[in-house]
Amino acid sequence: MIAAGLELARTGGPDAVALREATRVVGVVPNAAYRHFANRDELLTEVCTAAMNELSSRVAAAVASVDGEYGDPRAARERLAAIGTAYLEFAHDEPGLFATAFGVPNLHSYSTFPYAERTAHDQMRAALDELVDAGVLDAQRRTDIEFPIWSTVHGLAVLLEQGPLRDVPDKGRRGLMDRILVFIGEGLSPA
Amino acid sequence: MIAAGLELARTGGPDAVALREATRVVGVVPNAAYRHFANRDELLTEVCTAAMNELSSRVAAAVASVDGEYGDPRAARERLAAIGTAYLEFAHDEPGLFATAFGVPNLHSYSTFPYAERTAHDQMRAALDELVDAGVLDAQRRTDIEFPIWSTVHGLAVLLEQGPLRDVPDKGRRGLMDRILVFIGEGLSPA
DNA sequence: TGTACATCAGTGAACGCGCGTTCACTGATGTAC
DNA sequence: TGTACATCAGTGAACGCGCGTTCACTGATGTAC
Repeated sequence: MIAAGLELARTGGPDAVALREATRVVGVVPNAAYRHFANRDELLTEVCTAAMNELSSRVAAAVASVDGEYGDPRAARERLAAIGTAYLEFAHDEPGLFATAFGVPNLHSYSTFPYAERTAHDQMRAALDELVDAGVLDAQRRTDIEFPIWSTVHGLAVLLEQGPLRDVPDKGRRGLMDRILVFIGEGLSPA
Repeated sequence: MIAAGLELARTGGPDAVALREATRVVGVVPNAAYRHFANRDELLTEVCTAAMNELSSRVAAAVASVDGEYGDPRAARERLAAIGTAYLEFAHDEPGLFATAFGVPNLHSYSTFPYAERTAHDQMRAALDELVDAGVLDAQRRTDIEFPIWSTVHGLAVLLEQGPLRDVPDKGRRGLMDRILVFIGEGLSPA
């Protein structure tokens, strides 16, 4: 049922997650859904969490794919970049899921929610801690720096996939992604 | 009619812009709308443009309110900060309009659209050009730097108003806004 | 100045759609004695 | 081993809703002669 909702979200974003349509996909009569969810919002909330988890696991995979042991400066930088890249690629490959993960039912408060995976945001924090340990990032600059960085990555994702930059061709997209990663890199350790 | 749509968007975001409801607000029978718009999407497109213009004019007002002549380094920095602040405040004061301005009908391509005002993005570019003229920002660093900066501001706006940070209290919000402005400032002229 | 006519915003009634949700129900499964 | 019973996923039918959109129409306004 949640899987069915996730497929709807994949195709059409959060608005496409209709209770009736989900039961249709599962091959069951509409009201049967009420055995498992109190109402439509409850389903949407679960689908939203699932979408978030999918983003998280993509980001985790990207981090894991970077070689080099903990604390190695170059590896640490690469891991942060990998997170940003994975985030942006997820937004591009799965615009529906991305929109669903973030364009939320007003009910569900993110902070208190139990996610199966470590959030993309959690992983970013870890990468930044590593950069401090690696001596790349000054401990004082570290404070709350995850927010500007997250904002930059998230903002570009939104602008490129749903916003005013949505029509820029693939080449330009890659250029913008590189540009913001450079900007973030400069923000870590000023030349 | 567009004004009515704008009010609906203000309250409930783009999804709330229903043709029927707009005619109801205007005090006219539903199909009368088709005298003025080919269909619902056309109305939504116009409302979206109007919302974008509202953002633009708020940003313009913020820029205009900063004293100091063109090229003065301090004034130039303040103008850029004013743009970011106005952008974030608009997103907070008018979440519905903000969502409508950016969460668009897939039809309307932003680039080719005639806006009444200079876009927030345009104004940011101008502010950055001024920073170069003021000697604050290195001409080489200037290249495409509007995109990371725009992304950072836009990203925080989205995360704070619709995303996972939506529940942070007012105090924290201001803290985050300051934090990203500092980050952007550092990105302009590394210490 | 007066009449014929085009323009066009708005009317009234109706269509089909998909949605969320409620009701009383069936029928298989597993457990208790 | 066999019977009585609770559990519970799924059924069938129906509700009311607001939506976008189409149709043939009216009636006021302004223009041409």
